[in-house]
Amino acid sequence: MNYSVSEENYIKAIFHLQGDSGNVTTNDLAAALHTRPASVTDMMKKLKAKKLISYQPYYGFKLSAEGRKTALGIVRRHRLWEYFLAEKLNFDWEDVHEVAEHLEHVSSKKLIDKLDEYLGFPKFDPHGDPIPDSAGHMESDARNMLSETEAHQMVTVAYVSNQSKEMLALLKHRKIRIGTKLEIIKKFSFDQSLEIKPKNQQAFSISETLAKNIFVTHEQ
Amino acid sequence: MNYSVSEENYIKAIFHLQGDSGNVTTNDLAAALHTRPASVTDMMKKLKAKKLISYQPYYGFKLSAEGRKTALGIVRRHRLWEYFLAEKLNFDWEDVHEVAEHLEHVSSKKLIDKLDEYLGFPKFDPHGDPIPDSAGHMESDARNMLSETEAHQMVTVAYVSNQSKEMLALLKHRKIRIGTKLEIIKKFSFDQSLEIKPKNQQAFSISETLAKNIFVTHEQ
DNA sequence: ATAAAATTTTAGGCAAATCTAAAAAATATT
DNA sequence: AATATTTTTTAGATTTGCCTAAAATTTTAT
Repeated sequence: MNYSVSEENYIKAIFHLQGDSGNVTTNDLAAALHTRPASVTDMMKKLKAKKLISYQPYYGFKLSAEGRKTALGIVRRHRLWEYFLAEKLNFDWEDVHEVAEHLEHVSSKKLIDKLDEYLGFPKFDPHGDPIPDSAGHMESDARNMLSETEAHQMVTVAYVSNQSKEMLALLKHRKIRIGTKLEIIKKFSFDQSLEIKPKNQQAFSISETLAKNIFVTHEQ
Repeated sequence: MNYSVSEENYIKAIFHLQGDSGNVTTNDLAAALHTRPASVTDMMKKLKAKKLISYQPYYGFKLSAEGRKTALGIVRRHRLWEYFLAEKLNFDWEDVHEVAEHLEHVSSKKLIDKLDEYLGFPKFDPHGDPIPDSAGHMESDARNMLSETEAHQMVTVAYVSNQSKEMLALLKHRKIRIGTKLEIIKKFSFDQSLEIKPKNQQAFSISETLAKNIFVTHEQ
């Protein structure tokens, strides 16, 4: 029921790596955790003994139902703290992740449920990732690449994948931030550029390059 | 500059034990940390090597200037989180300590300074203990035992040292809580009982036993 | 001042989490 | 199908933080 920081980091990494396909490999996990394959094998034996994963030597591993539940709990803590840091403490959204990496390991259920309530039961963190509720349920990740969204849609900016200074400078100039609502006026097939009109702003056009780095949701 | 959870717990415990007198003994520290004297000796060697304490075998130890600075940083984190839990998340004041024990080890300076600002730079935690500021300065602990306070004074309840169910039940009955303002009407030398009158309440008398467990401040 | 008691330290071990180097197994190549 | 390459596991160390039992030292009592 209670796991070490190290065990939690492995569980979380497996959760993120396994996507919907299923299996995670020793090498991939070692790379994700900046550790060595031998260390991964060691830990996999331990997690298997604790029934958090299924594991066949040489054939990778995947989370058990219990492991998935545990992972969702860790993800919940991480994303609630990210929300808190950005929303209440005014952290820049590119700084929240690192601090949340540490806060997520404080595993008092009471703390997390009260924090959730205090924050107003948010459904998404500042990066636009869904926050599991106390039962482990979360909204499906409804984000799409702006470049792949149909014209004449009204959408809300949820996430920006490239967070370089240059990109952020461009977004700032265009007054686009997380939560900005905008309409897709037209898509030009010649260069895949598109014309958009943020609410309360003039329409302008943006490049495919930019549109591929902006993720939006349809419903709120 | 960055210490393990275990090192931080030792440093904090030495800080609390050394009071103003100075030296802390191996046995006392072992008792405070629920560990064995041999483990204390091991850790003392490590902390000495890191120049956080001065340590002469068989003659106890005390914090160095650097150790004291480190301890104040940990105490600052602990008490700010206690304040946050009580004030923002509505924790009961007897529940904040345990969770803060874990949160205090997340050592991002930026996090703590922003938290401090968010909370409005509080000077005292929910137990009435002073919170060091980011430079390590704090108000002197202005609390006195109610039993040792002069008659005819107007004071504010700041802290209750005994937090047993029985004690809390008595306080609840008397409607005394942290922040309650009360006047000391009279002291009876026969049994050291005293008559007090909480603001907006009738006066009543309390035993010396109770008065010794209630701490009050004079100025606010 | 010596013996008894209490305190502290040393010595040697253990578990968790990591590592390197070598062996084993699976996959890819010719 | 046999060999080479890649991946994974095993074997054996290392570090941190803890333990027990025994030895060393200090303190207390006679």
